[in-house]
Amino acid sequence: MQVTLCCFFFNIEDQTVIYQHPMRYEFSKTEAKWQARWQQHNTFKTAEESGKPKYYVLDMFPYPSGTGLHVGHLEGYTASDITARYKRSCGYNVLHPMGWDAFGLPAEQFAIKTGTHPKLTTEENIRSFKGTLQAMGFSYDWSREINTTDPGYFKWTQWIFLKLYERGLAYMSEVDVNWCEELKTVLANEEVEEKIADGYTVVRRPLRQWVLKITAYADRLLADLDELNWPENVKQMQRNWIGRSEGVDIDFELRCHNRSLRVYTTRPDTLFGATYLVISPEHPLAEKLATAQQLIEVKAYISEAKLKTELERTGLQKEKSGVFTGSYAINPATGEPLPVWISDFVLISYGTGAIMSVPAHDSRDWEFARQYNLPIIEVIKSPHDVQDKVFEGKDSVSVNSSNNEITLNGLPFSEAFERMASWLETKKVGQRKVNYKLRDWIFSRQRYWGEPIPIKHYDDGTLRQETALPLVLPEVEAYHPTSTGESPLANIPEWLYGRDEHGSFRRETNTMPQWAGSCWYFLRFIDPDNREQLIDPEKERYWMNVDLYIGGAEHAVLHLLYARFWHKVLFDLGVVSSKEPFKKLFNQGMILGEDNEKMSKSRGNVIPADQVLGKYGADAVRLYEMFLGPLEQVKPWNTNGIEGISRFLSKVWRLIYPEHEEQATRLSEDAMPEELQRRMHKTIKKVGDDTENLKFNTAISEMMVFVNELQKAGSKNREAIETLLILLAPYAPHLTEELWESIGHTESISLASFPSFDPSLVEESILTIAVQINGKLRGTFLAPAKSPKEFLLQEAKRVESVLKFVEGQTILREIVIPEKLVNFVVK
RNA sequence: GCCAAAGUGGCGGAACUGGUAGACGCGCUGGACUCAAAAUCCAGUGAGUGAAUAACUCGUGUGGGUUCGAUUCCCAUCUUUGGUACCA
Repeated sequence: MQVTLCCFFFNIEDQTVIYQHPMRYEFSKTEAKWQARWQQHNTFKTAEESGKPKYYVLDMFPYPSGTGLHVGHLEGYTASDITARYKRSCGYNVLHPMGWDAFGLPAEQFAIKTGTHPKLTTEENIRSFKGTLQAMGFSYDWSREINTTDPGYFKWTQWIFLKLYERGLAYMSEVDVNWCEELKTVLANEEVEEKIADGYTVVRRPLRQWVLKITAYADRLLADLDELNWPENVKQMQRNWIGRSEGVDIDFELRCHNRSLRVYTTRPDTLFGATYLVISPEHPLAEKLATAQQLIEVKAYISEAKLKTELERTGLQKEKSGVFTGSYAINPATGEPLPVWISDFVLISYGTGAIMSVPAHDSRDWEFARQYNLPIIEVIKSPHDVQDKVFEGKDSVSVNSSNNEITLNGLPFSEAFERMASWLETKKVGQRKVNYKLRDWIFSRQRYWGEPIPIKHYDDGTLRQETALPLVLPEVEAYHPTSTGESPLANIPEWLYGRDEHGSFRRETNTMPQWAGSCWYFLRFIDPDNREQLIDPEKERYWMNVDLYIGGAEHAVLHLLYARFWHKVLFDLGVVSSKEPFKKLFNQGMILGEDNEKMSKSRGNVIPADQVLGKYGADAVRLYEMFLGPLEQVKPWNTNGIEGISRFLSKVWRLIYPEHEEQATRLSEDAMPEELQRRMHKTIKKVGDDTENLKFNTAISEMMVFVNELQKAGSKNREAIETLLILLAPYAPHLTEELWESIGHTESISLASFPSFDPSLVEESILTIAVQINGKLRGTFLAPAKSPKEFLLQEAKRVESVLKFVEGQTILREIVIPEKLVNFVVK
C-alpha cells in the first residue's frame, strides 16, 4: 500500500531489473477507477420510489473554510458513510447527502481584506472540500448537494423567517447586545465565550435587533428531549441551558413608598429567613429607592456597573460589591423591615431583577451578608452554625418559621414550599412562577455575507414583508461594515430604498446569523430542487426523521437547539410531520494531533486530509480513523498506526493476488472445514453487531482476526473470501470493489447483501474451561459445549496442575459455571 | 464551585448480564528469505523472582468493602477531559 506504483528495483552494478511485481495493490489507480465508476453509474443515487424501508444518515454539514479538511473532520463522515453503505447492504433505501453551510464570517473577513467576493472564495473552498470528500470515496448522493448561499436555498430560509414573523416569533427590540468590536457585529449569547477565547473583544451595547422568541418553545424544547435517542450529556446540557426552575414571585411592600417590589425565589420555604433584598443596578427602581442620604453613592454604583463588561460582572469576579439604597421593604411573613440593597450580582435579565436574600441558606447571600454585616437567620435545620458556614441542603426541615397564620416548622422542603406558596397566594402577595434561563435568540447580524432579512421599513414606521423571495444580496464595492454599526448593505442606496403601493421604504440591512441555514437543511436534502415548496409533504413523511445524525459535540446546545426550535415551528405550521428532527444523535470524539493536543494551525500539529490520502489512500485512512478507538472518544492520531492498517489491506489483497503471482488466484468452491466455517459465522455476527452499534474499532479487529485465520490456513475458499469482502466493503470500498471484480463479479459490491449468520455455528463446540482454586486460576481443560455440571466438576478434578492444590485440603465449596469455569474453595 | 464522562502494558485500545485481564494494531526483540535492503513470513513481548518454553508472586489511578470470584457492583479519595458558571 505504499505509494510505489510499480516496484522496479535496479541492481546498480549491472543495471538490470531484477524484480518486478505488477500485482501489488495500487491504491491510487484503483480508488480513482472506482470513484469514476460510481459516479458514471450513479451507484449511490437515492431512489425516489422504493418499497424498501428508509434510512436517513446525516453528517453535520461543514462550513467550507479556506484551510481545508484535516483528518479530524473525516472521522464523523467516515462513520456515517460506513453506516450508509452497511444499511444499503442490509436492504434499506438510504439517504446520505452532503452540502455546504457556506454563509459565514471567514469568507467575509477575507473579502474585507482582499476585495474578493465571498461567493468566489466560497466556491473555491467548496471545490476543495468536495474534492477531498470524493477522494475518500464517500457514497453521498451528490445530486442532492445543497448550499445555504444559493438563492434557491435561502429563499426558503427567508420564507421560514417570515413565517416566524407572522406568528409573532420574530420581533424587533432595542436590546443590550454582545457587540464584537473587531467583527463589527452582534453575537448570540451562545457565541460570546467562543469568540472571546479566539481573542475578540465583546462589549455590551444597546442596538435595535431582530430577536426570535425561542423562549415561547422552552417547555416543549425541554419536554421533548426525553424521547430522543441522544447522548445523555447532550440532553443534560440542553436541559441546563434551558434552565427551567419552579418558584414563586413575591411582592414585598416598600416602606415609605406606595408600591411593592417583586422578587423571584425558588425557596419560598426560607422566607422567614430573608433578612434583606437585593436589586440589580439596572432595575427601574434602583435610583428611586435611594434615599437622599444614599443617592450619591447609589448613582455612583449604578454608573460604575454600567461600565463593567459582561466578563467583569460575571466570570472571574468573586468579591461581591453593593450599596444600600436607604429604603426598607416589609417581609410578608415576619412583618420585619428588610433593607434594600443594590448589587451587580443580581442579573436584570433573569426573574424580576430582584431577589430576597436568605444568607443562612444561600452561599451568595451568605457571602454578601458577611461582607456588609447583615443578619443571618437559620430557618432550615442545619448541621452546623449558619453564622460560620452556609447550609444549602434541601434534605432538612424548616425551623424558626412561623407567625400567627402559618407555620412551616418541621416540614421538609417540598411541603414547606407548597404551604408557603399557597399562603402567599391567598394573601395575594405571591404567585407561583416558572422561570427559564433560556433567553430569546438575537438573530440579526450587521454583515454582508448572510441571508438578508426580508422586511421593509416604511416611512410611517410600519413593517411589511418582502413579497418576492428570494431577496438576494446586491453586489457591493467594499465589504466594510458602516461606522454606524449597520451592515455594508446600508451603503447601497439602489438596493436599500424602494417604493411600492404602500409608500416608500427602506430595506432591513441586517442579515441572518450563520445558524439560520443549518436550522432546516436536513429537510431540503429530501427535496432539494422543489421550486414550489420548502419540501414536498409526502417526501417529508417518507424520509423524516433523520435516523442517525453524526457530528461534533461542540454543537450540543447551539445548532441542535436552534434546529429543534425551527423544526417545532415548522411542525406547528404543518410543514413537517414530526416534532423532533433528529431521532438519534451521535457525537464523534475529537482527533488530537500526534502530540496529544487539539489540532490547530498555531500548534502546527494539523494532519491535512489530502496529505494522508495521498500517502496511504482512502481505504487505509477510512479504516485507520475507525480503528483508532471508540468513535465517541477523544483520541490522538498516530501516523505509525496507519501502517498496520495498510498491512492489513495488503493481506486481504494477497488472499486473491498472492505474492509472485500476476493473476488472481483460483478460488476453491469446496465446502469449508468446520473450524473455518465457525470462524466465519462468528465474524459475520460480530461485524454486523458492531457496525450496527457504531463500534467500528472492534468490527475491524474482528475482520483482522478472520483474515489472519484465512491467511494462516492458506484458504482460498470462495464463500469465506466473498463473505470477508462484503463485510469489509463499507469500510474499504475501493479495495473490495476491485477484488470483487477480479474474482468474477460484474456488479458493484455495494449491491451485494450483507450475509447472515447461522446461530448454531457462532457458538464454539469445544470450550476451554478454567479451573480456579479459591478464585485463582490454576489450570484449564477442554470440554464440549453444553457439558453438564457433573462432568465439568469431574474433569476439573483431573486437571494435573490443579491436583497439588487440592491434595491434603478439604474442598468446602464447588462452584460450576457452565461453559465458563469451575472454582474450588479449599482449606 | 456545580454537573457529566473517563483512568487498563512502552503506545492506541479489547473484555458479553460479576467468571481465564491485556483481543486487534503499533512499537520492540530474535529468526527465515536476500550479496544487502525493502517487502513478506515465523516466534516472542504486562511486571517481578527463576537457567527455564517449570513454578510462583504482583498487576486494570489510590484506599477500603461486598462476593467462591471484581477492570465490572458499593463507599471514600486523587487525577484528567468536556460542559457550566453569581439564573436566586
